Amino acid sequence: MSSRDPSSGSESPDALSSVGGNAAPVLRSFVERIERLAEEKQALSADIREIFAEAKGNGFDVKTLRKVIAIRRLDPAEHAEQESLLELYCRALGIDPLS
Amino acid sequence: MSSRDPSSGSESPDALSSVGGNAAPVLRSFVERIERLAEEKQALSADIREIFAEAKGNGFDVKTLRKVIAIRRLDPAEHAEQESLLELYCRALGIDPLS
Amino acid sequence: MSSRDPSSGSESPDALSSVGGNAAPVLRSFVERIERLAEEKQALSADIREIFAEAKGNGFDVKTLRKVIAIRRLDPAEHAEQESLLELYCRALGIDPLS
Amino acid sequence: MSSRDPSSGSESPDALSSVGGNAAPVLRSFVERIERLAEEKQALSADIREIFAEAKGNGFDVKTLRKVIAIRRLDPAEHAEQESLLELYCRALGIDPLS
DNA sequence: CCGTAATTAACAAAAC
DNA sequence: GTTTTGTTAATTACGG
Repeated sequence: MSSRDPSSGSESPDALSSVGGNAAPVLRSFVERIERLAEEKQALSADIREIFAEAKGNGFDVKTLRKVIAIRRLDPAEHAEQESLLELYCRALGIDPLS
Repeated sequence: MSSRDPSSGSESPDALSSVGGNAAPVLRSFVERIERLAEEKQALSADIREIFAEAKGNGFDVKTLRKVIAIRRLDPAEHAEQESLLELYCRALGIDPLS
Repeated sequence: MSSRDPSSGSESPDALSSVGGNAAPVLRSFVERIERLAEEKQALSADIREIFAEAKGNGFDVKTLRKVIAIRRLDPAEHAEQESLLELYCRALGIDPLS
Repeated sequence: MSSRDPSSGSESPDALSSVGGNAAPVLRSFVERIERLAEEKQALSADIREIFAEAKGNGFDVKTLRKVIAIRRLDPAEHAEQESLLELYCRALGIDPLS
């Protein structure tokens, strides 16, 4: 059982106190660190959405774009020949991949 | 169908043609920008997981930690509404919501 | 390595040999029995989803519904413990658990 | 907003009452139907586990067995030539698939 | 604004 | 017991 689980400790008058100090600041620190990173994550999501919107504005199909990216992500050979899938889709769209 | 589909015509002045008529580099750029941000997002997810693990190592209960963070994310009114709805359902079923 | 690997010997009286020495039908039988049950399981999942949808159509909040069911599944002591831990964390962070 | 959401309705003195009656029995019915199906689902999971155990007792490797089943499930051609994968694994195990 | 569909996170089960 | 994997639920994003 965890040492911070109040059901297992009874030597302290405050269940959020660990040996040598109050656990509340520690808890607060963990929570805030996580919240900070979560915010950054959301910001990145917003950025990504923005780029999809921009691509859409440039005439690309967002759904297809997502598929291309998903396939590239899953392709086991992506590190060997990372360009090939994009070229494939360029050809499928009638775009010269060499241009 | 995407407007970049060459079957829909290529003489139009719209997004079908980028400067110089080469859409592939534009597509490639969008894909790479998105992939870059997606990588950063994944890295943040990993960081968050790490912090939860660290908190667990410090004796905190991860599941409860997630709950508190979720409560903080919600605005108080919304949380109160959810709570009261839960109590309502519990009463309808004859459950003590505090068990 | 599986004991059905023929490289481990075939003259033994153990599970390697079924009646008549034909393991393939036995394997096939296991696979098919499992697949059959797995299908039934999926069907039940679909049924459950359907009921949630029906409840939603009757004005119930699905998320809350899931919560009540989860509470009923837990034994009361365990639920009470989770609740008190949550309150503890909330107090440490200066949150009113009832918002 | 849902008609059973207490925040949207004010014509009833009891938020769990819908037009023409008390909603509690309806709620209870939904909950019980779901719980019933969930129980059946768990029972099936137990059955499946049992069969894996039985297969193991017959000398089959459970992990490999799971893989065979997973692949069969994902195989898009499974309806056309459902037997082929099993035969493949029989051969890999040195078992005559025609026996 | 709502319902649907895709992604992502939480949970449960299994392997080590 | 812990770590990983597979399944299931919740969130989020897109289209109507």
